[in-house]
Amino acid sequence: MAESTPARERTRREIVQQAMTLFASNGYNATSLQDIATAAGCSKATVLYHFNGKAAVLAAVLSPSQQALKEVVSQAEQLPPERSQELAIVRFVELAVEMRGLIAVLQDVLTVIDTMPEFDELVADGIKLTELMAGQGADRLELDIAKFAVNGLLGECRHPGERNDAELRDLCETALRRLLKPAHPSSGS
Amino acid sequence: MAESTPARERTRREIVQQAMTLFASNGYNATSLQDIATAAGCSKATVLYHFNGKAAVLAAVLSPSQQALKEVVSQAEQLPPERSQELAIVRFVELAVEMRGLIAVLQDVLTVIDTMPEFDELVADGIKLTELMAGQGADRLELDIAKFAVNGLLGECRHPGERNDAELRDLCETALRRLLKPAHPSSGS
DNA sequence: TTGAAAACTGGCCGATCGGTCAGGCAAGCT
DNA sequence: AGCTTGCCTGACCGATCGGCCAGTTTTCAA
Repeated sequence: MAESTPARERTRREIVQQAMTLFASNGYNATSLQDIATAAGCSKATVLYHFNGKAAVLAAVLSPSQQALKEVVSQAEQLPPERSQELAIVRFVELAVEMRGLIAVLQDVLTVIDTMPEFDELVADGIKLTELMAGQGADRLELDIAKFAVNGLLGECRHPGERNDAELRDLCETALRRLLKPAHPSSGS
Repeated sequence: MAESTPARERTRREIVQQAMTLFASNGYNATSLQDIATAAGCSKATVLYHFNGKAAVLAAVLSPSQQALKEVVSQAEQLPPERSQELAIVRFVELAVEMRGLIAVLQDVLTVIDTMPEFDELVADGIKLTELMAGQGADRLELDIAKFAVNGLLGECRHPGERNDAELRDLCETALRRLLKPAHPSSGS
């Protein structure tokens, strides 16, 4: 058992890993610190020793997705409008499919997420991405259609049926392209 | 205060009314029996005297929507395929907009709804409606697109922004018609 | 080897939950 | 007046939650 990683990181990683699984299958509110501790093979006090409260565990679980979303938005914002929309669609579908287990978690805490300032940035990036997907010259209707599309996408990833990653990606892309109008692809060139 | 209704019905109605409001704004799990009792102006024991547990309160709150959905499905099933799809779309949008406050409640209990046999019929009708909206000859892709559409619709009604009923209805119908393929409208006639 | 820092834990706390129970209270029948 | 019936309530229960703390075990550099 010659673990190269220090015990600190080893335990933290295990806690986050098990918490992610439990959150994904049972939801955030329905998962207790004791559940996480048992799954991680430690005591509840250990979880609270490493993380400053249950919300901190959630933040650690969501951190990678948060980073990934931020990067997608950042990349799309540095592109011309037509290409930013295309990139937003493809990358967002990719991201949602990859992180689909965590989407139920997000929706589970959506009503209380305003009280957790750790996730302000996540919410803001989600809104930005919706606007990017709607295209630049989008009016209110197209913006709301984009919101509709995001909701459908999240819901689909939450109950993915028996599709694998690739099939789910194709399905979501098909739906998004039916919903979203291209942002004037031929007007300028 | 000569109420024609007996005290029994009067109190039951008040409890259901207040529970509906609280469920809609805070969710089912986050609403305690004490919250309902306080809002209804009675004690928690009174709520449990009239309803056999918290789930029974939920069932009473959801009952009208359950009936309405059942009727929509029943009507649509007695129509020829092309017309049944059209009716399913229009009536479902109408229903979802009208009952939008309760949609958050549904999504809140979706993960636990399987353990509540009171709602088996509701779930079954929801699936039927999805199939009707997809159209009769729908393959797996179109069926999943229909699921996607329902998810988008529910999500949109959950966070309706500042739209009124008519605007929300138009928005949802527009989105649904972009997503769903007409079920061979001109092949037979 | 040793001693201090880090990692970890059992046990406890206050709060809140859904639910139960014995009894109070007003209304109507006899 | 007495009595039954239905409506309602305060007090209580067991379970569970997130969180805290004193103390024990492990780790590791000196």
